[in-house]
Amino acid sequence: MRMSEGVEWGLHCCVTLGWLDDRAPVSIRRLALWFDLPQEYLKKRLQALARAGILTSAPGVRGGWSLARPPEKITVMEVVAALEDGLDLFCCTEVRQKGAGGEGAAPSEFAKPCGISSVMRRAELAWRRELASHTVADLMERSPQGAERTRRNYLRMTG
Amino acid sequence: MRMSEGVEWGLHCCVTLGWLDDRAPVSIRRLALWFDLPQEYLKKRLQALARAGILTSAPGVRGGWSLARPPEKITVMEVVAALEDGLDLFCCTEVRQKGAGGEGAAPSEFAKPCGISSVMRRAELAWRRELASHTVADLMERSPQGAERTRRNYLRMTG
DNA sequence: GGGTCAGTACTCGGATATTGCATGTCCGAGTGTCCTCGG
DNA sequence: CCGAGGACACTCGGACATGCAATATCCGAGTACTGACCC
Repeated sequence: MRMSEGVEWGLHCCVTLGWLDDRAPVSIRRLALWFDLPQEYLKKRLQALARAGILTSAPGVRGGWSLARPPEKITVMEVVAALEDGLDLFCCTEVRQKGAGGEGAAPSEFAKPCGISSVMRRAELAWRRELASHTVADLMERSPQGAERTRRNYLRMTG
Repeated sequence: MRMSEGVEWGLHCCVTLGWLDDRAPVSIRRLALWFDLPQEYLKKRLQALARAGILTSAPGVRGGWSLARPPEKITVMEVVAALEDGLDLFCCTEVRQKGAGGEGAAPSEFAKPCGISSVMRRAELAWRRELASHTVADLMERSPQGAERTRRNYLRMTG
């Protein structure tokens, strides 16, 4: 179980778009060049972020991508959820009810989720809570050097 | 990103083996029948748990599987780690260093992990901590009805 | 000068490989238990 | 009655097939800006 690589890409794009806010929108070609990523696939991932209301895209020759909201209003959790289809880490298949082990049980016994499922859900909530407690703005602030370098390099790139 | 189904199987097997402690070892055939799972693949997953020192297997006609340790000494985290190859949820590929965006940076800038990686790691730690705080014994205690039904059904199965 | 029109550089969404991992199956070899049979 | 040996029911580990989701690429259509051209 590993997270999709697109999550890392998406988060870096969000942070970079935040840093380049005054220069937005940024075209997909430049973003792909920026991180040395496959352009078409990156575009697909960013489209997912647009569907989630995190990014917006502008068509046309001066078009490109920019944050749909101020970065302090975008949590890391939102980005992860948008890029992972909001799926749960753990998916209980109610194994306990199947086969010989589940025979002869009172129906009420399965009304509540099983202990395993509960523990998993608690752990997942802790994970989500942590992710939700950080925003793109937090990430931007964590690396002032990165912000500066980004602006400098982007200036050089666009001439 | 979804957890392998084998994790659910493994945990249910551990709990069931805990409940049936006095009747262990339990053969893979019975376990597979018990949960209506593919026998060969289940075996593979249990072998992984054996490698991690969580289960032991006994060969021979009265052989089968049993817990390698008392259930209060087996955390849910251990089972998950054993079945997921201990891989991290998030794997930083250092995208920030690649492409045009990373050019002209001081080497010292990349000495520390990037903010994204840090946030992910914190979240993952919260998840792990939660999983490590529960043991198989906890899970066993959560469902006294399940314990009783298991013993009853197993008795019927083995005659 | 201002309106029209084509060109350009982007976007989108859908369709289609390719890849890798989770899932699932099969087989040969090894080992402990039980049963049988001969002494 | 007891010990040797074979049958059996399990185990292990590796090899192989399948399915699906992540990754990657391509294409046709739409849209906004730019510049040229014409009235």
